[in-house]
Amino acid sequence: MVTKKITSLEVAKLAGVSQSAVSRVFTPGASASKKTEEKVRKAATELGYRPNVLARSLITGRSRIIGLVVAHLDNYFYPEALELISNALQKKGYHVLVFMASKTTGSIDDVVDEILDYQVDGIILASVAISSNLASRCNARGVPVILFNRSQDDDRFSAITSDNILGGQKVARFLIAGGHKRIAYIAGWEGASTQRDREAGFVEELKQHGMSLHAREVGNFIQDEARQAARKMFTANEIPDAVFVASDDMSFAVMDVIRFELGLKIPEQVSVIGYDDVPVASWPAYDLTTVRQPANRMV
Amino acid sequence: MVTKKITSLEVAKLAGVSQSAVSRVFTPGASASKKTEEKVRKAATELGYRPNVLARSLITGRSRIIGLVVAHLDNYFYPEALELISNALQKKGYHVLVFMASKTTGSIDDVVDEILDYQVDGIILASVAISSNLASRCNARGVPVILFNRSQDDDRFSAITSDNILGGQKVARFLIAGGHKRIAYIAGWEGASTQRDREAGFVEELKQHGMSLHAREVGNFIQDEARQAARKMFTANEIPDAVFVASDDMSFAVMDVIRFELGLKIPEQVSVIGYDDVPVASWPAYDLTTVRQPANRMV
DNA sequence: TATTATTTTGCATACGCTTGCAAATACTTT
DNA sequence: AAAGTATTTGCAAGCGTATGCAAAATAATA
Repeated sequence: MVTKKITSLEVAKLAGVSQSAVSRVFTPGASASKKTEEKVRKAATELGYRPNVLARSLITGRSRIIGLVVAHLDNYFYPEALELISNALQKKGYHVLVFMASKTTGSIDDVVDEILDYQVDGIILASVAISSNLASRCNARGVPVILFNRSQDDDRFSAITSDNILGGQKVARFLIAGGHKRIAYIAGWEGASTQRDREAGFVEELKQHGMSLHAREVGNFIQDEARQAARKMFTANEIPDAVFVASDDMSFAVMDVIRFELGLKIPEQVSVIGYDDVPVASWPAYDLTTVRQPANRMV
Repeated sequence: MVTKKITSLEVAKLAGVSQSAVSRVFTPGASASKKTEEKVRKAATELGYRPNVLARSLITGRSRIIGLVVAHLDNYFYPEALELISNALQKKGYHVLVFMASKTTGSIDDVVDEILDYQVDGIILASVAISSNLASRCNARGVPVILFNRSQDDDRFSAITSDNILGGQKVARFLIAGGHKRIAYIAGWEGASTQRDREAGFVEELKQHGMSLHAREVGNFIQDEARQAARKMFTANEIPDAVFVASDDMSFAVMDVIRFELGLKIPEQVSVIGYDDVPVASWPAYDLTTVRQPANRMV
């Protein structure tokens, strides 16, 4: 039932070579003669041998594992990203260890600590901030940290984001070109750089055209709060004729409120524009920089 | 810059105890006196020591890693599941290593092989089939495999699914109660047990009420194909007045076609009912058995 | 063919930790 | 206080692999 584990030693014995020979065959970039390689390979398949990644990692110090911390898997932008990231890394022989940083778990720092225990070769933080203290810990251990879809004023890690400022500007231009006069904004969580940049670009571009925000509410990237924000915004005296919502996810909630609760027509009476271009939506929105970048930067 | 790695040995030296003592402090269920534990803990925090999970795994043979193979992360049912699973496992000290089994990668078997290299403690296959050969390999290595949202006639692994037959029946009853006369079905991939069971339950229940399928198309759980299916179904002579779509994901596509391409009203002219209860939708659909089960079964 | 340059191979050690075993210490009990 | 029992502790042997080093085998050169 519980078949014995097959180690490189057993393969060596069967192939009539030393254990190191076996190791060399399975280590890319090591020298091994044609003949022994053949013998080893044969013995290996016969025994169904596969090298133990963990033991290997113990020696090399690198695990070929990338830790990924993600908070909102329910925001459909992230599964998409996860899929791309995972695929890209897989192609390079890495794998993704997923850690949830939701409300249930404590602070992010604890999670990152756990990640470090796995001797990961790198960490990707998706829309998650990290404490300075921990940052230096990672740095000290030589573990690169990259922030995905969020930047932070810390030069110890690189951040992958789309140009959110430009994105905000584009949206503004688009709405202005559409002849809208009362343009509003529903913000995401204000601590997020993505939110800040999008709003900055948006407002700046409005100003360039001699306009300003007609209304502003905060949705914190949470659907429920976005709903609240929309209700408040669209039950005011003079309602906006266009609203830019900081994420697609919130946009859905906002649209639901506008259409089904308040009975307004989109886009006849109100234009709604989102951000992220998640598959569900296909609104004109700035397109995120290819997610494939992380994989390259990682190496 | 590259600070030396902190091993248990260094902690031991600082604390003035043996290395095994340190190990024991960090191994739950090992004996250690109050006094030494205190000394060790102090030295550990001072040095910022954290045990190396990989080295531990090498000895114990268990890695506290669960491999998760998932194919369609773009079907919104899975991110949700992933989040729940990951959270549940995290609470138990396990972590999830994600492997994509998309078209890009070769066969599932290769992927599972890779997983085994990581000495995982278990494997979860989400909507993915496994070859019999590989199944026995896993079995041989004592790695439990569980199928999530898909069952297979193989008693070597347990499968977690909702009662799809019952689900299909419920949908049928619901539609019949709604007075529908021309009830159609858009199937998922026919190799999937979930699809089979849902359809079986559905058709069976229709028959109980002296009805039969008015039309049937196959969508293979793919949105594009579902769209095709819907077009075909709703441009026929006598169109259905209700359609059960085997997954929510496909339902969206079907609804788009019905409403925006064909201009029919939902639910006035046609009722559409999906399956999975993904957050985006809130149609009356059978509710999936709690995803928390895997975590428990795992142990 | 003899000599040197090159590649291959085995030996032995290390990676950071757990764990069985026996010695040492602490705590009970009469 | 002595003998006995229960805990704690250190020692040392691994877990499965990679790798520096020196010996052996092979290829290249004269």
